[in-house]
Amino acid sequence: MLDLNYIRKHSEEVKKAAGGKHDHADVDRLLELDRDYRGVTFESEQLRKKQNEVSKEIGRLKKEGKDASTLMAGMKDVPGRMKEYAEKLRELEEEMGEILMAIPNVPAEDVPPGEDETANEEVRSWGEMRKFDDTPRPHWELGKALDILDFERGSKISGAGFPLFKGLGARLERALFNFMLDLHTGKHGYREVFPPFLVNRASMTGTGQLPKLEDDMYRITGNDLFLIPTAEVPVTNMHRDEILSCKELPIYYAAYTACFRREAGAAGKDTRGIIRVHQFDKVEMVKFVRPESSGDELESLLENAERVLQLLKLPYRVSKLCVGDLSFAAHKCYDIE
RNA sequence: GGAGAGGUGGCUGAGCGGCUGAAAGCGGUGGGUUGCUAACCCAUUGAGGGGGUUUUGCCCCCUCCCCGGGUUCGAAUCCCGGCCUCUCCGCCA
Repeated sequence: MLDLNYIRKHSEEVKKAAGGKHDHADVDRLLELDRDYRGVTFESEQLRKKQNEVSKEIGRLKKEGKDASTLMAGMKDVPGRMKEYAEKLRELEEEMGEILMAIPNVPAEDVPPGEDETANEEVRSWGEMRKFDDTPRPHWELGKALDILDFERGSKISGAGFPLFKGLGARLERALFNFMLDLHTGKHGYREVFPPFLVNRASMTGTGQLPKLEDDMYRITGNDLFLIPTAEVPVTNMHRDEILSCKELPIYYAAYTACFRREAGAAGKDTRGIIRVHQFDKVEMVKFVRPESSGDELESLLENAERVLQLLKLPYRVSKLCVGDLSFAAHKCYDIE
């Protein structure tokens, strides 16, 4: 969520970023509500001031043993009026909150324009795609043949999209996230954290998954907890509502977690095998940095991630997502595939 | 799940209807003293928001003692609900 103060100062760019794509992101309405809010705040504070003064006077009279009943009678209706102001402010706040949460982040200047992934910009590529003489078999067939991937039993235990790794498959999975964590903590300066896999509503809202993506989450009823769709959620929320001193920065975290996604409505597209599943393992990297260095920090984080693929000798290409492909909260985003 | 204790400024901790934005100590900052260090002495030191202004300095106001309600002219203080922490008991694939 963008800071209201930032929106006040940069309303034009925010409007441009919100343009069209997000129906509820009415920046003009927000600024209008903001003006009302400040007006009502001022009025209610004037009343509060009077209340404080008179109350003090009553206290003084009483201590001197004098009669304060006239003053007290005159204040009888003040609590009610304060409540009306509070109610009005709450209404304004609520509507402002809804608009604020619908306003997307402003893309960085170098984010390419464009509607969808076809406008993404390839930045670089690494390695050579391996050539095969015959048609290679897909991983789900290989996995089954080697008995290291068992989709049938995964489905029996949980349902489609919950792969079961067995033997060397399980070991490979474990080896991969171990390898990534060891690399990032040992060579790249990240601190390892192992966060909860279930988080509360405030955390999900803090990283922008809610309210938008509620239907894509696994939710625990009764406790109002959510299974994390990515370690980004618990790790970023470590410092929610905290003010970090710039002396402490930068902070680098790396975390392995299982990730859970309902992938609601995704059936039919890239759904075979382990490409798109409800539960998967991921090592996430999160940085808390000073704003002026954030561009460089993103580049070095990208390099750290690429290093994983280089050491595994997996060819890849890096592309910069265009405006239309950028996620709601993102300022700038790279894709490695 | 049951019983108890508790959540106050950067930290420890007092206050338990008006004199409290909050004692005291620690820490921080500035200064003093002292061969150095330590110690000591003096001063100063919370945050957010709104308004004003002779606009970088200053003035005024409001809010904040876990969160949300309530009682009251007035709440850190009393009442209700929630969240969290600690101790004991129970349960535990």
